[in-house]
Amino acid sequence: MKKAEPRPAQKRTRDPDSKRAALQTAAIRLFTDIGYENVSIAAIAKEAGIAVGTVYRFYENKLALLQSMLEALEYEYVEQMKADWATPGGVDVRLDRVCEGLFDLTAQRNTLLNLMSMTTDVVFDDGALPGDHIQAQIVSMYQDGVRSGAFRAGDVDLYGAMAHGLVEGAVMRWLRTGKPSQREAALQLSSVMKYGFLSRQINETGP
Amino acid sequence: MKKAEPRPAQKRTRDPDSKRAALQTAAIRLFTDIGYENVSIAAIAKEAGIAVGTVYRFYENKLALLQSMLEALEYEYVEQMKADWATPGGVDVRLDRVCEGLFDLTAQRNTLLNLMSMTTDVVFDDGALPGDHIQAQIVSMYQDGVRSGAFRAGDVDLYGAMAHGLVEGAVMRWLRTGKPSQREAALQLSSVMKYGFLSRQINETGP
Amino acid sequence: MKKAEPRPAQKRTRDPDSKRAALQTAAIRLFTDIGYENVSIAAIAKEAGIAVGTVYRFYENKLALLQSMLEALEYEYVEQMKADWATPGGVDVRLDRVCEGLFDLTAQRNTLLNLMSMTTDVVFDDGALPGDHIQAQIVSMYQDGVRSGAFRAGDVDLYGAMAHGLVEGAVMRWLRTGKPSQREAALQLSSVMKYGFLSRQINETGP
Amino acid sequence: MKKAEPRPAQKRTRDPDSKRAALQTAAIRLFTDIGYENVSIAAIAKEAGIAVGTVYRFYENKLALLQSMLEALEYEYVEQMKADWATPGGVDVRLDRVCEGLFDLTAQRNTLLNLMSMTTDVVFDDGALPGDHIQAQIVSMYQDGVRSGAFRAGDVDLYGAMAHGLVEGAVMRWLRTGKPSQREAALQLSSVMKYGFLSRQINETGP
DNA sequence: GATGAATGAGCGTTCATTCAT
DNA sequence: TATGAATGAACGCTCATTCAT
Repeated sequence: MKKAEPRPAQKRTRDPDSKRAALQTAAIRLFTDIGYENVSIAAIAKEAGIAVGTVYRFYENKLALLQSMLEALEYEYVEQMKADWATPGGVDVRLDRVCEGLFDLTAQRNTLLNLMSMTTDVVFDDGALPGDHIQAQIVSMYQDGVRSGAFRAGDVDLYGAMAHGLVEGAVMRWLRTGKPSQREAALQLSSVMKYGFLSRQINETGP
Repeated sequence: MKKAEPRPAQKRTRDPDSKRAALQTAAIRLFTDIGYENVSIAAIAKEAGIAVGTVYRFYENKLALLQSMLEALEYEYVEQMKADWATPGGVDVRLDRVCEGLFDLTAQRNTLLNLMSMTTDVVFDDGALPGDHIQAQIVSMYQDGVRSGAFRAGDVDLYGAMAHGLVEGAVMRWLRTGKPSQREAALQLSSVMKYGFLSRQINETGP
Repeated sequence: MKKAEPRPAQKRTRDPDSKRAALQTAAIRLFTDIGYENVSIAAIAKEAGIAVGTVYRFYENKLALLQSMLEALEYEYVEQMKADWATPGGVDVRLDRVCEGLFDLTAQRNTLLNLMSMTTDVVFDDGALPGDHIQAQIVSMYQDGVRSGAFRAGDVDLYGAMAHGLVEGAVMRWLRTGKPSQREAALQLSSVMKYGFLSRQINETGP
Repeated sequence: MKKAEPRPAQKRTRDPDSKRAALQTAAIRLFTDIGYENVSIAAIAKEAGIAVGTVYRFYENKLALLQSMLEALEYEYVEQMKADWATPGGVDVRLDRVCEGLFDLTAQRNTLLNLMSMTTDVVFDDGALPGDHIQAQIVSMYQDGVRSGAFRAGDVDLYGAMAHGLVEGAVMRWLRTGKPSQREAALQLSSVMKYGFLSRQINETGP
């Protein structure tokens, strides 16, 4: 029987940021593809090309890894929405842009927006649940619209939740089927949102 | 032989239907509360007051248990929607009724509608995924509305997905906060759905 | 939900002996086909057309069932050997008959003789292990042969064990392949046994 | 989340080869003593002084562990037989050596040769069943003997099976009782094999 | 006597986490 | 700092056995 081989020297140290990035990419891909519970730390580490133990240099545990992914993802969405909403133009034009931005980001990330609703355990450090910040941004946009008279007033939380669901439904659908085209899907989403929250009364506009 | 140890006596037999019901109640509650992956068969059995092995008299395995719960739940929603949509009256009145029915059922079942979107693994025996039948019913209602001229034509799959998301968002929100009142929440949902899918063009009604 | 149905009347009582026989047939077939550990009491009961609980009327537990099967099987083999060995004729003729009898019985029972060596747990009520009685019978025949001068004297236990192994090897082989014909296989076994244990010295007969 | 409880620290790392060896020793001992089905992975791990999970570092599953044990064991026997058969001298001398080698190895390994016939489920990677390679080696030796005129021609498969059974019977017997002495038992086995398969006819040598 | 639903200890296996190297 | 072998609690599931009916 052979004696224990001398330990191989550790791999040449790479840039920690590149490791973190590889880790994020691997994690987001695996979580998205097969779901949090079906992904093992070993699988993530392998996919990222690092050792299992190294994962724990970056994240305290598996849940923290998911939390971080979701937080980053949500941050991106929110920033995108803010940027698009801050462009010049009327409410309807800016809403179109926001919707297009959502689809763009989803296409880039190839990520289910609703990964956010797939776990019951994540709470962000500020106490928010996944999706809450997106919803808050929707609410904020809605309130802008109400202030300008474009949208009718309503229960902001409920309206936010509905709008959030609308977005999620549209994006997931498109992600699964790719139909209609990205731009068309974005415009249909935008259109339904506009109709859904505009000022006129149902009895004024009914058939 | 290790496995041949004497086994303890069985408990006094209860009505088998009460066991199945207790099992369903326990399962749906635990799945809803802490999520499928965090629920152990042992926990379900304990909550239901039966033995672990007994669970397997009723369901082949854990996933089949979830599948059955989801299938029953979705069936109830679809039947409710069909019944409400078949009542007399105009599209808008019937849509109100459908929305109220959705909230009623959710209130009775105290169940997250979106338990349906919480697992990637369930496929019903007819090949449908959880939520598909609800979405199909929404599509069917939408097509009725298009035929009667009440709704404008659009991509039925996408519209169905958006409407589904809208409903899910509204119901989940209400379930978490209880606000606004059940009836009010239902009417706001209905209102947004009607606005969102009505015939008029955005440029006719815009601000 | 339905209330518990009234218990169906028990099946018309069958002759207990027919149940016992069905149980034996089912057990021996399943044990032989897929091995003791892979057979469940439920499977035996189903195959025998009786209820699980009824198995325990006849046998105290699963191991006792196996023990009983092995004991009956071994008894049959021993009785067959005794009968064949008691026929008129010289040692070599009677040995032929014994071997043919072994193959006949195996063919009838379609049973692996070596089921006997497949468990470590069975001990017969007289303290014997499975196979011991067959080996004892072989030893007895061998001693007859030694007394008559046909076989040379040797360690009876060791010779018995070797002869037993020889038989088992031959029978298992034939059971698996069916070749050569049953009669031919029996005669070859007999021939090897005769050669193996006859009086002459190796140096007298060597090449 | 239930599964994310803190884990206790690892024990001080030992030489991995010593773990594998301890695992092999523990497994072979327990399998031999109480039979494959009665041995739990936990028991093997405990006996080997390692954790349950560590077993799975070395073997994919329990059956693979058994398979590996059997394959290694059989390989040793076959190599021993080949080596002894390749020594100089006549058939009878070399057969003596082979038999002595079999007993030597068994004494060293303290292992039931017939562990090989104790499970129905193992199939080696080359498609062979346990025992097949030993039998093939016996057949090969037998054919050598036939070619040289020392053994009479016969059905090689059947003769191989019988010889295999003979060996198994002799070795098992000796292992259980230790009588007669190792050397004596080997010579008696060899003697019976020689008699059993030598060229002379029964009617030439009968009493 | 016969039934089969109920029981729960025990199994094989997984994998998040730790820490000696 | 990086590694990955080691850990063991926890899981889903099985099935010999019991006993109310």
